[in-house]
Amino acid sequence: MTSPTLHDVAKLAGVSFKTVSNVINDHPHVAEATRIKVEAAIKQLDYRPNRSARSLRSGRTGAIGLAVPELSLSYFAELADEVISYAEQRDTVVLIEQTGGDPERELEALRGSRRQMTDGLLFSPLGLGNDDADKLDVGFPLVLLGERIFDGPVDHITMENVDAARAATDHLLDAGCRRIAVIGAHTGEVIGSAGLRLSGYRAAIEARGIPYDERLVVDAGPWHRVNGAETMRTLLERDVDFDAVFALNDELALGALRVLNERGIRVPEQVAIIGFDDVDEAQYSLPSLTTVDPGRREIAHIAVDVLLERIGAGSDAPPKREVRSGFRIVQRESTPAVTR
Amino acid sequence: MTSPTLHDVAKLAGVSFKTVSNVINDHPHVAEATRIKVEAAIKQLDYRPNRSARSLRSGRTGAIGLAVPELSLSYFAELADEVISYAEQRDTVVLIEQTGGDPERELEALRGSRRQMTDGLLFSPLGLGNDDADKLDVGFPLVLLGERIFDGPVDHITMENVDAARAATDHLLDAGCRRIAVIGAHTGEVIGSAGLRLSGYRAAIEARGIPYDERLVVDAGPWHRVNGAETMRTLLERDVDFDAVFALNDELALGALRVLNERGIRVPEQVAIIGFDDVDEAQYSLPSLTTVDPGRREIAHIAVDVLLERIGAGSDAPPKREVRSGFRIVQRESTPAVTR
DNA sequence: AACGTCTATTACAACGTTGTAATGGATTGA
DNA sequence: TCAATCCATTACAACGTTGTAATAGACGTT
Repeated sequence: MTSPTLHDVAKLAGVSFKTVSNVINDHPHVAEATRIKVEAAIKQLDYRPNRSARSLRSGRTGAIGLAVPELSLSYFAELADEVISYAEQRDTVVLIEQTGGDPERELEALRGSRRQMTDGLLFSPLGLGNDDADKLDVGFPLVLLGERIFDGPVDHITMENVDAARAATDHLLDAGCRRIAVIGAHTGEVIGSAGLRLSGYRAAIEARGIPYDERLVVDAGPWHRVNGAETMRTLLERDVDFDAVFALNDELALGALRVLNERGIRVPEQVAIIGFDDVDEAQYSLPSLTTVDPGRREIAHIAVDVLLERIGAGSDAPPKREVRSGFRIVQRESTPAVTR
Repeated sequence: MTSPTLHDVAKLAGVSFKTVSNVINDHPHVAEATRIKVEAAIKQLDYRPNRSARSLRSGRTGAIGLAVPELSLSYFAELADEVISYAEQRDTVVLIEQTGGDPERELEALRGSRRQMTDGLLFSPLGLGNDDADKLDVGFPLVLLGERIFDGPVDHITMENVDAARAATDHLLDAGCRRIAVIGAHTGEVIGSAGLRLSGYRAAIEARGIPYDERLVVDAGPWHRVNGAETMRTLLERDVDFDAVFALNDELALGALRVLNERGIRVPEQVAIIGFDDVDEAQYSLPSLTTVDPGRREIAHIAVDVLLERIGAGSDAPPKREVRSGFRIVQRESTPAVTR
């Protein structure tokens, strides 16, 4: 019942166990005849090297961590999907941790005992912010994702949030919208997805001579659908005129869309709406949702590549990297076809 | 830079390294004074036992696998969320594998080298079926989820699919619907979610003297939103009268809902629709979706408990278990309030 | 005072692997 | 023919931990 070891294979092949090890590790000096004999024995016993022993000897686990707020959020589920699939191609397993966006649990992800089981971590914080940048100076390979921390001492993969938000806003402006509301802001935040995207919005409207009107900007807590709905209700109660909504992510947009539908407000004729993230669901809402594709797959692949590169590098570490993925606007039904 | 070991702690505390090990493992005979000294040293060095060494020695990894079709499907993302969260409470990490529902990759999940890294597997097959039941006779703790395989030699956690589908259909019947279409069938399938749910449907209508009409039953491939939409279009083209739709899962229902909306068919007035799974999104569609809550959290907790119990049991294994979670109908807007 | 009993600690081996050093045999050249 | 060289294989140690067996000391009993 117990798994075969190098010794079992060696006995069957009639060589020393170290020779079997040499065959497995493509050691330069192995006679062809020996190699064939050993490989036959390996196959016969269905031998697989014991990973714990390998890890103990080499100090590598072959696993990486992925710490995200929660998988129930489509963005992170889809990101995890991409990370797992790509990591598999690179012979790496992924250990997912959910932090709930709680700063304490995010710190725990950095320090906790789970770090013993991985060679490095892909970390997407939500509770921690730029003030916590120094806490990222950990003793293991770490790649930071997202927009919460920019001044960290580690590799960072993100997207051009400001430019993308500006492009999203321009998309609405090009369609003729002039009073564009924003839902999902986090007042006072400068960096972070909310802060960056809001500043992209502001840059876009001001470039066209439209003044920033804070009555059009509504805060929301977590970016869940339910808050999108709530925020849209708040906006409608403010009794301020608007002809478009820029939702800072798709979940908010989908929640808002539901309220607009409920109230009989036609989208995009009366109010256009654009989201951000291009989650799978954006294709299937009614109307389908125009949104920003942040290059999720590209981010996942780059993140895994950078992390594995750093793990492989050991002490002669390359300098810190800052990578931004591309983005594109995905035009669907929730905004008018561009007229300009 | 390298992590401290038992020897480092021992040197600092002035005892042998084995005494430190004894302290850590709550060995019965450790003098109070020694324990205090050692614990101080552990704290001072921030010592954590090396998991690879522990695994090598004990044969346990402290990790379990979770093999699902894909995380992009909300049901599985939400299941993974629950499994990870609960496993964490039980000091276990989860290693997710995506099979894509492909039989080959599902077999690979059972046999592959990743099994070396886990003490057991939670397995939710989609491509394999009852004919493959014998393939589940693997040499490690395995807990089967879902409705694809019932005759396997392993613990199985599932829900009362037939009863739940019957209840869902009754819910529509109670609301006065009489011509109830089904989307997402897999013709010829007997067990499997599709087969079981369809038979629950059939039992419900026939119990009320309504004959089974195969023109009302539409096959779909994978249960994605896009197939829900496609299937609904097919149904509408068949030019057969219907006043309700039982979608065999929520994704199908949401896709179908979109088509009904597009065509201007009012839900639930003209056509009622009920789904299955109670994914998060079901609350936020327009109209919100009546559905069957399959007790996902309960399934996740039971599955982890049963798997860990079996891992702990070793050779004196308990008999195979078959557990069914409870379900309930969640009434929302896509079906009329029950009138009967 | 000698003995056995119990407690606290230590010594040793083993888990399965890989790196380094040593060994033995074949091949080459003078 | 003998040394020098090269190739293939083997012996040994080590990674950090825990189980088992051995040891040393404290204490009570006779």
